[in-house]
Amino acid sequence: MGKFKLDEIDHQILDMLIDNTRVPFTDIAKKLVISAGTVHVRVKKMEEAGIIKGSSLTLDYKKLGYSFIAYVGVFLNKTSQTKFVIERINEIPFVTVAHITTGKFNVFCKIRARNTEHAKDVIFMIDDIEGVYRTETMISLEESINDKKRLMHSIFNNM
Amino acid sequence: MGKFKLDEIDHQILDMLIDNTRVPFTDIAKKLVISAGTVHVRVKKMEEAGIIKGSSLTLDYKKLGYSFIAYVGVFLNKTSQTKFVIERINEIPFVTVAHITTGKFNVFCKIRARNTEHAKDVIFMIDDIEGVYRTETMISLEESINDKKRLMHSIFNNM
DNA sequence: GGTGAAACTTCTAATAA
DNA sequence: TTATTAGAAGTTTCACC
Repeated sequence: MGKFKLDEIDHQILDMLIDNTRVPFTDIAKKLVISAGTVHVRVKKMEEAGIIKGSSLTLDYKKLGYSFIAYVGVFLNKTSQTKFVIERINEIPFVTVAHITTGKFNVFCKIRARNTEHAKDVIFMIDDIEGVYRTETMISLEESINDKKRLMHSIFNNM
Repeated sequence: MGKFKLDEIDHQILDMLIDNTRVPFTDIAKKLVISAGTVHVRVKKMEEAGIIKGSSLTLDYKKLGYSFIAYVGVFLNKTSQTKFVIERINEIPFVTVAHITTGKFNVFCKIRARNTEHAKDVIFMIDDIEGVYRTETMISLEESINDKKRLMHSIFNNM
């Protein structure tokens, strides 16, 4: 899983698709002054290489009634139980991502819930998992997501 | 920014698009036994309502040479500086998301870097921001991302 | 609200360079 | 590797339910 070499054309294709996956290949072709067929072939190659893992919709969870975000640090009784606990945690749909971490916590996860009441339920679900000693919660008062394009540009420029 | 009422058809459309935004509307139409025109109109409405905020590619950052993930908790000298610090943090492209939080830290962010050496640079950039007292880093040894579909199903079933 | 069909646009694979 | 091409496929609009 090392680096993969993409050229300038690939970068530009990704740049146009990264925040709108439905941009027509013909538009990309026009902008890059290449043919739509070439765009097609290149995207396919990046998919086959696994660089492009997929595409996904960005939903407004606030508008869906899920405005509560928190991070939950998990302390375990024994580190050997980590795999088991991670699996149990991932069964909770309101956990969006979980990490095995160094430092204070053994496991660290992000949750999304309707409100504090609902978050309490989710945190209790985590607390109830066998092997969990205790948890520590940090509530997000405001989230600001950084533009994917900026990270991508930095990656391509390797700065 | 309250709840928005989506019916069963909308749920199913989102369900088909959530992890593959390029599924043809004709395919969705076939599966739901409605016309492609209806799918089109419904997607457009959800976009206009802001439920669908956009679409994005999922890239394999490991394959791009960026396999290092960490969370950085930030302590400030004064809470009043939070806005300023968040803005500065968001200027760093390797910070993927930043939060204002309750609990231990004033600000909490996730970073993605090439390796420990590079992560050190990123963390020092955060440390150097005016108003930052100190930081605390948790390195992710393993990340497991939960399927968006599962959260969506739970939202729709309001369980 | 939804449909179905027409007009238009885009995709995709084969061929050729 | 890339461009061209042409038929297949998808999107979008609209008159009509």
